[in-house]
Amino acid sequence: MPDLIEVFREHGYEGASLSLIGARTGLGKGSLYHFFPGGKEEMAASVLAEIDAWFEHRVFAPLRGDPDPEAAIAAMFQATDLYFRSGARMCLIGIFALCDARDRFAGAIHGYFATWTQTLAEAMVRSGRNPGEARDIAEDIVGGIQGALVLARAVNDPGVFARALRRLAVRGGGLSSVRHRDTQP
Amino acid sequence: MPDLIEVFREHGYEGASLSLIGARTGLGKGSLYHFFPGGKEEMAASVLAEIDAWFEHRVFAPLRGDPDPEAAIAAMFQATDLYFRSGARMCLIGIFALCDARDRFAGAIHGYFATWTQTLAEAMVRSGRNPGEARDIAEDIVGGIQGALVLARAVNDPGVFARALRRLAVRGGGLSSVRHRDTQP
DNA sequence: CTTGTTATGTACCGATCGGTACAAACATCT
DNA sequence: AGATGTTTGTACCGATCGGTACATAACAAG
Repeated sequence: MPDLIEVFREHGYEGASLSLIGARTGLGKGSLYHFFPGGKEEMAASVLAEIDAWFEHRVFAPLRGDPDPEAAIAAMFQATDLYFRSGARMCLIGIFALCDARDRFAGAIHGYFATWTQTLAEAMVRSGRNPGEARDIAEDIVGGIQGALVLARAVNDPGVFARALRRLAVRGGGLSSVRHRDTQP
Repeated sequence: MPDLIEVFREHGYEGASLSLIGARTGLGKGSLYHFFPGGKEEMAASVLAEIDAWFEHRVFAPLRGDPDPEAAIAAMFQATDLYFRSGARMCLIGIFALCDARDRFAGAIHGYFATWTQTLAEAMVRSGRNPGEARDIAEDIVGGIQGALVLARAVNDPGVFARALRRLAVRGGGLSSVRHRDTQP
């Protein structure tokens, strides 16, 4: 249901009315409630699960499992840029976090951001940083991505996101494996 | 109308129903529409104007006018920490930017973030940085503040905001005048 | 074709939305 | 006191909200 995700992403939880969802997906209420007997809340939950699965597969798992942590971090920045369409796409979970659904989906929201920050910090520890510094940088990066998305949207300039991502990648060491700098003496 | 601001801050534009506003402010519809004939939209606009005035007075003007740019930047971080209650308070304009009111108040939202970024960058230029670097750092700081607010709310830990603000202050040189480091040889 | 299951459109429900109308209450001033 | 102007409460409006009921349409299996 990519359409379903996009409706929630563009209008938030409260703003995504059933009529909007129906118009966007081409499904009537009958179909909608056939696939999601739990109504709007189940639709949003399924969307959140889908997003979580994407990040789990493309970001979190590599950060945890890749034997080369720096490569995994570089891949994370690439995946992030791709997912958010270089700043043209908003973060649905961030939207849910501050707007309308923060209580309803508190668990999923917390899990998403906590997992991201933690797996990133752990990857940094594995690549040689001390734990305290790693947590700081991880928070800086995950928060920086969210803030760049907000800023890019607010001033209507995706370039803000691109620049932020580049800065954050340098800071996280994720560009080193791309630039092949550290491998040179 | 501090209550009015808080209702919008906690529920967003769409979420702040007239019944919620009435309950929070203690005013009935009669009074509400007496003071704001333009209805909800005028209420939100007045709230945005109030916030803009606060930042203009406490942040933007000092950044522009203070003969000591580094002191102004340090004061900015202090004011920011105070305004957002060390991460316990959300940024209403950020909420409006991504959730429900981004089109309706696009001008005010854009102005807020653009002014903040620009005046901060200019202060940095005045304190000796080159313009390109100044813009980068300014975007980093303003975006970082927004992101830290999102993250702090999402994981329900105001400490995230405190740590982020400290990092950003160091990065922006705003702590130098506090620590009295640069004045020593 | 018949049958059983899955999918869909439509009509409806009570609740709430933002907004309007207006008369009673209140204050203010001569 | 009386007259004037400002604040309030309340009843109401049409529209839309999320959700339910149910009859029908589409379809696969036999």
